Amino acid sequence: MPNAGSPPRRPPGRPRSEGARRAILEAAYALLRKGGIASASSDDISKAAGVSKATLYRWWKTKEAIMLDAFCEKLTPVLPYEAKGSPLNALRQNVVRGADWLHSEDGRIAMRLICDFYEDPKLRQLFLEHFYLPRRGLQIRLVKQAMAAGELVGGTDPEILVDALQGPLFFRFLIGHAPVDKKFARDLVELVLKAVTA
Amino acid sequence: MPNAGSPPRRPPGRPRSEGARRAILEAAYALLRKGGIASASSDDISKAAGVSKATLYRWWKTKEAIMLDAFCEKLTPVLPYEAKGSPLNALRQNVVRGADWLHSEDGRIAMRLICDFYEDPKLRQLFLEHFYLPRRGLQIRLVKQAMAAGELVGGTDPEILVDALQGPLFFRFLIGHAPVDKKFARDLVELVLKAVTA
Amino acid sequence: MPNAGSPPRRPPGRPRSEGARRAILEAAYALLRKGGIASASSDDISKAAGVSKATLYRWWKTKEAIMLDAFCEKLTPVLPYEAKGSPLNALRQNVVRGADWLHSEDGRIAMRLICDFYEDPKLRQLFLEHFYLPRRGLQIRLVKQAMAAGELVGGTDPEILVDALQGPLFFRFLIGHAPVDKKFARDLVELVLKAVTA
Amino acid sequence: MPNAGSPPRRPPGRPRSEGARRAILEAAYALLRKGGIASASSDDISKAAGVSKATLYRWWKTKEAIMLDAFCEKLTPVLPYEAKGSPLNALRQNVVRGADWLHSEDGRIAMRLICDFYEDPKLRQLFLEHFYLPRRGLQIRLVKQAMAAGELVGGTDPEILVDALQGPLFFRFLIGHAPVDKKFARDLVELVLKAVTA
DNA sequence: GGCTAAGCGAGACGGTACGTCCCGTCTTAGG
DNA sequence: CCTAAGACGGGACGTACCGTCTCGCTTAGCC
Repeated sequence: MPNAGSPPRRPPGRPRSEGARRAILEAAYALLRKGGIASASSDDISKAAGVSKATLYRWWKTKEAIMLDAFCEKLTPVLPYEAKGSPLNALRQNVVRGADWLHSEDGRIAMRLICDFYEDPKLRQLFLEHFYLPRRGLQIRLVKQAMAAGELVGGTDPEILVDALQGPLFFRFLIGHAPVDKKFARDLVELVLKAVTA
Repeated sequence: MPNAGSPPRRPPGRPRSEGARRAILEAAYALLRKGGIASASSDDISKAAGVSKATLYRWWKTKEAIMLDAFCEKLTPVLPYEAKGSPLNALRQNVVRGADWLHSEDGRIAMRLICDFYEDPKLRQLFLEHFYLPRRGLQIRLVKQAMAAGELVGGTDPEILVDALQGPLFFRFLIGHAPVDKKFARDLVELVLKAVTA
Repeated sequence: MPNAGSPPRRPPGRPRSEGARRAILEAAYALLRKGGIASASSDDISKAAGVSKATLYRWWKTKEAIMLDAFCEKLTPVLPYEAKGSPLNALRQNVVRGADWLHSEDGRIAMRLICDFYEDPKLRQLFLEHFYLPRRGLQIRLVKQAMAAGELVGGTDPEILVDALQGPLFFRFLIGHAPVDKKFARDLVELVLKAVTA
Repeated sequence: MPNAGSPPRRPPGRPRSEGARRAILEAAYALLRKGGIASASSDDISKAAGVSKATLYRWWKTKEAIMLDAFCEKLTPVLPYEAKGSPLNALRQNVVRGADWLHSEDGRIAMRLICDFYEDPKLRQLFLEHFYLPRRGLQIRLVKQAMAAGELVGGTDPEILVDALQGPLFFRFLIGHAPVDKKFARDLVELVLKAVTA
């Protein structure tokens, strides 16, 4: 029974250059921060990365896909949220910090990506999987912990609660009808939590 | 004191063609429905409208501005919300209908515009003024009526309440992590209103 | 009877820029002389001419077509060949000078164009009409004059005679098996004319 | 003292694959016939031959060199021209057949190669050595035989005579101003030979 | 009626980015 | 040392779109 488990067999041919991959994502991310998705052309990326344009399109379908990848690669990994105090407090903090994050460079870029992918289900899905869902998972967990700790009334749907806490921040930020500041975040948390605490 | 009261003085030169204006907005809106803002080029619009491209740019600064105008022109006017029952019920209905509207063609277009205007404060502002703020005003009014009727506890900030009700729908729709259906809308309303009713 | 002769009516729209046309041909010719057809990219031409690449391709189908046009435009017009002495002498001179011309810059370019157009019947035809045929016409005329003057025996087909005089130069130049110098030209003329003189 | 006189020493390492060589030339020739030198990319050749591109460039410097080699390999060897009758007749026949050959597939390819090698002295030289010169040698020999047989007047330079007979066919074929048919070939031969026969 | 002023259709223009193509080289693993 | 596979840098290609411009024509009010 030779070659049974056939371990990760290297494909034939010259292997993909890890250096090129990283240089591309590095360059793309730098350009992303500097001027956004639209202001960086594919030539710019290839030049900045010291890479042929063909190499770009060999591995990514569009410029946008590169940008998404670059963004995801660069993000700080999702850490099991550490906050002092109770799970409920952690949740509160998480929301308030979310308001800040939206104004950070990464926050702005993330929003830009969401907007850019509005018409592109594939990239939207990727964004979801690689960026949003892991972070949302954290929040869901916090909610569940708070429920388990008896800080939230039972029977609350975590999904809805998380959306209720997060959505309004996002909404204000994108529409722009009112500021997304700490006060708003705190007031919102207060309002919503009133509904799910005793 | 000549020309004092002389009311709306017609400017010299050939007057602007109302036909061209309408044809442009009509064509732009049709293209907007068909394929979105990006898939329609300015040439497409001018051709579809039977109008010179110069005429487009004489009256609008960018393609996007045309699209926004076309969208606003076509929208049903904001009517003083008529709903059966109490103001609170009207608010409930309004939110649930909002979830439907997001999936309508106009809803999708509106979202597209918001995304397209992410980096353009001017158009974003225009969109706000001509589209969102009037509709938001309605909701604010409903909240105030409900408060006046004693259906909501006093001291509630209508702005936050409206965002809490609307934001999550918008959020889900754009991120796409979960459906924006009637059930979600109703559950959300239930949750949020629990916080602001006795 | 209005609009009867309908003289050269200017077409609607912005007229083609003569300046751009000339700048393009000028630049193309310069590049042609400098490095040949292959070494000049369409970007090079457009940059050197201070013209958009779109303008290039609006008027010419391919880079090669531009080059051909540039070459034809630049050539000295075909003058009624003035040579001292008899028509036969003029013919002799014409052939000998042809050997020199082949080595000139224009000669080399012409040969390059012929080679480049080998697979392109359209451009080949254009080259024929705009470049070769007019010049060949001159030679044909010389032959006829010589015949009329009794310097060549009657019944000679001018077409064949011209090919017999010109072809071998061209042949040697392109194949490169032997030099195309004055001596060869003179010897060839001597040989061929022996057949058509008494 | 090992390896002393043992001359034809097989080099170390895996020997060159004859199969690959033949497959490449075979494939190249097929592509040459089908679409010419330009329409076949090096990838095409390697794919068609089932061979790695590296193998191509290990043995040939450029795509054109492969094509030339493929062409030469496929050509019928140069046979000591067998024709009925006198050497002069053989020469006549040779020219007339040359006109036909130009229109054959091999003829067209040969012309294509000449054009492609216009700017490449090295390949031009190779083409000369491997293709043209051997065939020209035959014609030179025929001329000399005819002279020896007294069919041509003495003192005729065979080089010039051959060019005079061949060049015009080539000329017409490449420029395309007139057909290269049997009649032309025969008329040309008649004309030229008139000069070198008594 | 002629004059001035501006809008209009047509479409060419400069500029910029796109994604594809091909060449000849390089990097693996395997024969 | 050769080969297959195929990624790589470089660079040209021709297309698409944007927003501007240049024409000649039209439509008005004013003299």
